[in-house]
Amino acid sequence: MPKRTPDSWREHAERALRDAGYHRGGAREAVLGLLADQACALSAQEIDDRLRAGDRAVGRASVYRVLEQLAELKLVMRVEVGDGIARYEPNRPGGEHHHHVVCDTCGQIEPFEDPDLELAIHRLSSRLRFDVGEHDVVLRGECRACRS
Amino acid sequence: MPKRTPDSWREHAERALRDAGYHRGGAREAVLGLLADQACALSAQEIDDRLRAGDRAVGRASVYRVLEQLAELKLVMRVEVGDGIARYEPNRPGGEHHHHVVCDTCGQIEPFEDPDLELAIHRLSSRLRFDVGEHDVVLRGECRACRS
DNA sequence: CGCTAAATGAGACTCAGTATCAAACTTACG
DNA sequence: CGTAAGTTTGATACTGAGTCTCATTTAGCG
Repeated sequence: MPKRTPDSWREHAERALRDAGYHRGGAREAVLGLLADQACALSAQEIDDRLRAGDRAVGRASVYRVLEQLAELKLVMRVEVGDGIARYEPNRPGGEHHHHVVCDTCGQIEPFEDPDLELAIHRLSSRLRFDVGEHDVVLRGECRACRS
Repeated sequence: MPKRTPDSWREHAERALRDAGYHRGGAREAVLGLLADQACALSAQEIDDRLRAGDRAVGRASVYRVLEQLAELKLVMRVEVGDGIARYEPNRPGGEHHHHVVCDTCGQIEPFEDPDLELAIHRLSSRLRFDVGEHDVVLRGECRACRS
């Protein structure tokens, strides 16, 4: 059985950071360690809280700084779902990625994947006068629980 | 030549507001009047500034309140593009709508349309365990000017 | 080691957006 | 028409995510 994804993302990220000329540092490692275990997007506040609850509290400034660096290197994806809070999730090297549906009523976020959607976006990208780098599709609606 | 779209959106909006039980009021009319002339999304700040520069200044609270009411009635679409600022644009009754590409470097926002993308989203919606009401696709990249 | 440059974090600050509440205005009804 | 009842408005205070600053700590390297 191959090594689980979390570790390989973390190793990948650490290599990329070193290659980009960063020194190592405790705050960044703590954030990396937390993100590596995450399946879906976390807000900066959530990251701060969880680290503080765990054994490695980290300054707020450092959390934001690290997330910005990771986003710059495309190691994390920044996701905005419309509540004014940015969320971040690891960008797995494989390239597979998902988008999000948000419940307008309760705010719950659920991931989904769809190859046809990817295809449409890919075709579209070549038509636009933009070098499209990332994309981020947010659908809005009501989840099953809130609909009833 | 048929009447220009702005007026008909405005009339549509005014009818919808009345039907929803709202009274008329100067602030809301000012915001409606401004939005009706707009081709693409405006932020609350921009709306406030333009009204203030024009002949009808409006309180900040009223701008946000009106935008919220309009969004609630689906008369405007709220667009978030990742800079932490919400923008709003009229939802034309025709149903035709566009999405946005954002330049990561200069922040410029450009609209685009794509029937294939709409189709993919539509098909996808029926598969999800969500009643999908709105969608909002944001692509990110570099515009031609910044790429050079 | 010991030096230099980078990383860190406490706290002040910014700014979009929200909450409050008294005054101004709409509407309905007599 | 006039007035009461209820809505809209806007000045202002507030919230909270995110940024900036700068003194202190830490990593990397000779």
